[in-house]
Amino acid sequence: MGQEKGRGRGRRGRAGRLAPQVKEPSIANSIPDARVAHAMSDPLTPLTERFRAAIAAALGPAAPKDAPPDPAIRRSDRADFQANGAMTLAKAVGQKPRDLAAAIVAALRVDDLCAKVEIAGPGFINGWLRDDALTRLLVEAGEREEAFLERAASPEKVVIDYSSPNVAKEMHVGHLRSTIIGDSLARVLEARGHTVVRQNHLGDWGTPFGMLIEHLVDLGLGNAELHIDDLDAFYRAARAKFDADPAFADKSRRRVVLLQGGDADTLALWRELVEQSRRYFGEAYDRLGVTLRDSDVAGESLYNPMLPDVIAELDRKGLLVESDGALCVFPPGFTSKEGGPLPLIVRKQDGGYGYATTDLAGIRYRTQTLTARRLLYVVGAPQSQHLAMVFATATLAGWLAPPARAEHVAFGSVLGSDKKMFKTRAGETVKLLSLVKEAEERALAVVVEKNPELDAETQRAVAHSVGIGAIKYADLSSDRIKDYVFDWDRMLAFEGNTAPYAMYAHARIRSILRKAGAAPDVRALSIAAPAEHALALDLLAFPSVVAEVERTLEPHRLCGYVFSIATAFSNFYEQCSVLQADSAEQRRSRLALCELTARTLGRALSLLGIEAPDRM
RNA sequence: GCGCCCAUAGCUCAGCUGGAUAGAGCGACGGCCUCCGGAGCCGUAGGUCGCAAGUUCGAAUCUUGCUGGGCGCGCCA
Repeated sequence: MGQEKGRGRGRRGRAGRLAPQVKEPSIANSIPDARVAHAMSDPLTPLTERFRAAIAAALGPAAPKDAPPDPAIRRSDRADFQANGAMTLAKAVGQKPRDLAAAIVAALRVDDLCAKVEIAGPGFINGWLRDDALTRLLVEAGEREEAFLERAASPEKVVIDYSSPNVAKEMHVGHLRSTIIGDSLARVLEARGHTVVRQNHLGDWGTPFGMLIEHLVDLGLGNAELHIDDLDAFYRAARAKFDADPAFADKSRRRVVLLQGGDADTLALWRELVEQSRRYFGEAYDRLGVTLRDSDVAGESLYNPMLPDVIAELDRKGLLVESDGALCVFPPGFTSKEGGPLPLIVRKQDGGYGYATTDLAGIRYRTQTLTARRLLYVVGAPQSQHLAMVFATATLAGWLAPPARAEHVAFGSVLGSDKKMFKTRAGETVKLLSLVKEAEERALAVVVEKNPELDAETQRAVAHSVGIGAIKYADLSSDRIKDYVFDWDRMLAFEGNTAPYAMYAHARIRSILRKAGAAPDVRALSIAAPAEHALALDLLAFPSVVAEVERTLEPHRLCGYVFSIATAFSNFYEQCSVLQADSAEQRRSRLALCELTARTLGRALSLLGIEAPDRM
């Protein structure tokens, strides 16, 4: 049974409870593909090309041959965009920055895109886009089927390992983080055209099952109605008996042997346990609006039959070393407490296998059987060293070789407002469903107060969307590597960078569109007012932001984007009347802008796994 | 002992891989309802970006060394 260091955490389960460790495992972890996202609708993309050409013309023969100079075009708060490349470039070619900037501007051909370009400070090039250029780009993007979303240049098969709860144990906030982050990344990568294979690495195998099965036997073997309503209670009861009753502990150990030996009765009980849990998790995923399905479960038991062969292959490759009776791999670059090499134990003294072997089998399965190119592990930061060692070993074994690569999508712990691990007042882990229930109840109270005219059913539906959205957004909106403080009041405050704020902006736009009557026509768009200009600029950045999330695997960038659009719209809303516009043309144009904003906002939220109701 | 992560306004967080005056929300203070949803908008106050060096035209961002907090380091997962 093991001592489990007093916590009895499951493999992945432990992940979320502890604090951050490593952002970047050392081996087989680099991302070789290009850093620059090419987004068609983003005006910064054509501008980069124009600036490249201008730089080449300005430098003439002095231009560097091999690497095309980067104009370093960024968004700016003092212009629509700014190009900083001239200053670094001037240094490289020995010119004065301002002179070079002037030469670049002189050679620049951007009349169709820019209203104005000027040089500022030591050599910044500031630019402002033409309203008609923004209009054209927006209309083009808006007329496409998937407005604003663009596929990756070379789609690949990606495996995402996330959620990973343990059978007969309640999911806690750590699992919730993995589930929410992983699900958002799955949506983003799919939207980019990749083939995403979700893998829910269920903790459905191992020594704890001896005591769980024995406990099940005690509760009612042969009873057709096996209810595990409270998973944690079930686990705790089994655990308590195991600790207190030596006879039970003995039976449990024998049961493990039976399980591993394939005893039919034992396997039947095991399946019962697993089925109960899968059903429960499935319900939780449905309620959360998570895309994981039962067919995505690839639990530890899946790999169990592969483990002997994994060992045999490691042996054939000369990677195995016997140490204190255990079989180990010593990947280079890892040192132990004593300063010696650090082992990855792939077979224990007693001949059993641990999670390292299972993870190795998982990599082999994912690259060879599933033929995945990119392997993502949405697992808590404390496991970074373990994963780094597993990746290193898999690389040595040849199971992880370019172009395939693995990345640890690490995340920090969930903390309470006291900055300690998030727990209930009683000191217990917070149960997922009670969390969801509370979110919905709190949301419902607000909906009832703010919108009493909605019928009860709609109120409940909205409260569901808002409550779940609030939980997800709070989790996703800060950098995942950092610990995250769970705070109901802030989460459901509905102000600032929160899901309800964004959802509210969306609902308000839909309300306008409803009142307008006729269906909006994006071709009627004509950007004119400053607030329209700013909103248009934001909308066009969508594909670049999504590509950035694809690259960095950081959904909080998408949240930041959602917030900026919602803010830009609120600004537009205050300054530009839509339904009472000055002219019919202006009204149609603004309705088009509303439509594009609602679509983009809704789509961005959907990539976060958050619903955007039409009214709330 | 070795290694990894984190440190930005009173609080919770951004800061787009080195750009100009470090931005939001909450909280505080002050404005905006004859007008498309006030779950909104505008403004004021609030900072030695943990400390110290270094790299350079330019550093919250890169390097090194410290300090503080967290985590990991052989048969649990």
